[in-house]
Formats: sequence, structure tokens, C-alpha cells
Amino acid sequence: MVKTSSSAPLHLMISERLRHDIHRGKYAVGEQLPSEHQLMAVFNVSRITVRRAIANLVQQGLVEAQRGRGVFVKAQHKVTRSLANPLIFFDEDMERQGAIASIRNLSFAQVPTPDEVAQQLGLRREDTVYCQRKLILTDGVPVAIDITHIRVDIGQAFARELQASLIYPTLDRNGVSIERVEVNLECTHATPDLAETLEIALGAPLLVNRYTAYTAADQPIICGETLSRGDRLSYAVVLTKGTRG
Amino acid sequence: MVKTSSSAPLHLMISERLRHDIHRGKYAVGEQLPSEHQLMAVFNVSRITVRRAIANLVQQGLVEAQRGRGVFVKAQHKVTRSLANPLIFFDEDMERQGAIASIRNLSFAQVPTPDEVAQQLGLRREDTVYCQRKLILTDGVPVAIDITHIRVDIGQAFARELQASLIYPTLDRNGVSIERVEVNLECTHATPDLAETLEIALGAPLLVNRYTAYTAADQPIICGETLSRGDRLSYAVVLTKGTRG
DNA sequence: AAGTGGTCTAGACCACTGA
DNA sequence: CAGTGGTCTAGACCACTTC
Repeated sequence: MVKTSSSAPLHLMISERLRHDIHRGKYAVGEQLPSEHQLMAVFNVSRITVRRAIANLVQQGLVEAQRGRGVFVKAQHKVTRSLANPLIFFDEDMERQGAIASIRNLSFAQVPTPDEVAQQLGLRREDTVYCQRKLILTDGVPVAIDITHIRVDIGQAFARELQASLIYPTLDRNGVSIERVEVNLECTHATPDLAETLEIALGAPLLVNRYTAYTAADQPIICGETLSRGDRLSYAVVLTKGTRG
Repeated sequence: MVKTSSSAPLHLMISERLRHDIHRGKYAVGEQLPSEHQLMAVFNVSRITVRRAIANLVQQGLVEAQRGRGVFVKAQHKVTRSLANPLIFFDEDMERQGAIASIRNLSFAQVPTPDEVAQQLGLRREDTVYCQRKLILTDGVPVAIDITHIRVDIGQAFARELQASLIYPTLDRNGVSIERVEVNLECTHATPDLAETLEIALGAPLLVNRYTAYTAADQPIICGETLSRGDRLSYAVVLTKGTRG
């Protein structure tokens, strides 16, 4: 590939060509791309340019590089989670979609209240809250990290139970009912530590679900956030006329 | 920065250090980072390594490089859009948040039905649909692209009106009421063309909002998707007990 | 004209994988 | 062991911005 007078950079021309080839099925999902060495020969460019082209594809989530093995076309399967369902039904949601969900508890502790949480739950900074962190997996692959904060005065009576099992059913059993949940959805980039625990590239897209749950008395008792891998999860919601406006 | 025996790559160590500095406020929003030349001297590494470190920060959405000028710390302000509100109220939403919204029509045409649309709207491939594409901006900065498909048999009577103004109010005026909207939210990477029109980096996170709107007779009449810049927009929803389950 | 980032080259060494 | 991708160097030229 001799540099033509066109203004597009070489690495972009190459990655666009490969992207086209992937889309056309020349390289199937799971299949290996030609090695850097081969691509250097095919396009007649330096290794750095080839690597830059591949980096473009990685950044678009199309391929995945494995050291010592090669570059492979990624599958684009996502699982869908209903925004309305609390995390308990996650297993059922996934099962319907042919995936096996599991949740690994990372930590449960009584901690000083972070500023944002204090604001959401109407607490002062001196107060403490329960903080539960868990890792959510489907088919053994990590898809999300969830960090939940619970008011101590609510959870105190059954703290041990909370720790051992899931939050919503525990609350339910103890007569605490969630009337309303305010949700905010956005997306961000993976920081180095998140990238590591979620097994994705630095800066890869993450779906962020921030939620605050209120009782019938309109008291906020739970808030938290779920950080999901953008390449693995999507949310579904149904809005009816009553809900709108 | 001499390579210690630690296993972390140099470029990561440098970008992490800079990330820390940004977080700590050593470099304020809008401020310029030291030039590549200066960073080479400070960390005692080659230019490629410095560039790689900066690329890491760009990929995390923290800084923005401008050719001939320098590297600058990005602002992290997002505007929030209510998922429940149709696009008409976008202006009001934005105004409340101190931003000026504008919508630029890109195209309106009667086109052959794409497969996905045919499935959503219950049409055959031979049918045609109206397709409206629009660019959504806040304060002159593009934040989203919206592509909407409308059933021809519904919109036929007032096609001209549809083209000239916004969809929902036009339908409303003509007695078509939306009873239910099914929404799917996920995130993806910007492809080269999207990156260009939305003025973001290749592979930057995008929020994808796919929607299908139904009439009271449970007939789907509109479907489409809004692709938003992940660094500029978030969605808000409120879920009440009735909606859940 | 000086300074900035963007592209590209040639070449070296390393770490990991798999036969 | 050969082949793969990951890191890093030194150096060149270009396009753009600012003075």
C-alpha cells in the first residue's frame, strides 16, 4: 500500500479495509487475522503502522489481541437486563437468554459515608453506611461490578442476613418495600483498575447505572451504581403513557 | 523515569501519574499539559512512549489533543435527558440545565425498509418507510444523531408536515397517540464516520437508545435509534412499583 | 519562525504461546 | 523452538497554530 495523495492516514486506510473485510465475513467471529508480519508484507508498511491499524480495530471493539497467539475477531453477543427488575431476577433474565449468571461477593462492610451517597440518602458525613460490592458474571465472564450503599438504621436489624444474601429479597422478608427507584444511565471509559477486574481494554466503554431506591414513605434507603461492560450488557425498559411526562 | 524492575509498562506508569495529577487538580480543566518534548525530558523517555501515555489519557476521555496547540484537560459536564420524554421536550430539558439545544435536520425520505425496522414495525421488506435523520446539538456542539423510521400508512396524510417539524407533536395534532414505548439502551464504539460527525475520537463510547413506539391499538408505528456522545449525555428514568416486575 | 501534535520508518529486545 | 504480540528507542518529515 503505497501512500497515495489521499489525505487519510495509512493506519486508518488499513484498519478501514480490515473492518470492511470483517464485516463482509472474510474473517469470521473467532477467526484469526493475519499476523503483524504478514500485514506488513501485504500492505507494504512498517510494523508500527500495522500495529496502529490493529489498535484502531481494538478500540472499535471489533478484534482482540492475545499475546503470543494472534489477533482474533470478537463475538458481539450482548445480554439484556431489564431496568425494572432488581438484581435478584438477573439470573432468570440471563437464563431466558441462554446464559448462566453468577454473583461473587467482593466485600460487605460498614464504612464512612461518601459525599455523593450522603446526598442521595439524606445523611450527614459523620454517619456510616453499609457498603456491598459484588462482581456479576455470565458464563464465567465478568460483566459488571455493583457497589451498593444501604442506610445503617434500616439494615441494622438484619445486617448479617444482608451480608449473606441478596439485598432486595432480604429487605422484602423484613418488611421493607421499595416504592420507587430513580435511575441514571450514562457511559464512561474503563480506568486501569476497572479494566483489569472486568478483563477489558483500558478506556473501553462502560455502562453506568446509578440508582436510588425509595420506600413508600418516600425515604431513600439504598443507592449505588452498577458498572457494566459495554460489549456485554444492554438495558431494556418499557415506558407507558402514565409513566411519561 | 528509569525503568524499574516493576512489571507495569512505562507508558502506563506515566499516564497513571498524569491521571493522578489531573485528578488532584495540578492541571485544571481547560489547562494545557506539558508538551511532548517537555514530558520526554521530565520522564526521560522517548517520544513514542510519551505519546502512548497521552493516548491512554485520551482513551479515558480525560484530555484532548489539538494539533499545533497542545494537550488540554477536558471538562466532564454531561447533560441529562429524561428517557420518558420524547425528543420534543429536549429543548426544555436542556434549558433547565443551562444549555441551548438545537436540532438540525439531515434528511427526510421514503426509503426501502431495513430488515431490523421491518421486524420492529411488522412490515415486509418490500414495504417502504419514512426515514428521518437529525443531528442534535447543545450549545453548538453535536451530542447525538437520531434516525427515526415511521410507517408510511400512518404518516402519509401529513408527510409534508412531518418533514417540516418534529414527529411527536405532528402525530399528536393528527390524532395519533403513543401509548407505549419499548426502549433498549446499550453502548458502543464510534466508527470513523460517526466519530467525524460527532466530533469525537475513533472508538469513543456512544450511548445507543433504540426505541419502538406503539399506539393504543398496540400497533408499532415508529422505531429508531439515538446515538449519543457518551461524554456529553446521560439518561434519567424513574421506575415506580407498578412499572416493575 | 518557532513550537505543537500527527504520521511513518527501521530496528531492537522482551514475554508469551504452542508444537 | 519458531512465531506471536508488547514495549521501547532514535530519528525523520509533515500539518497546523501562534507570534
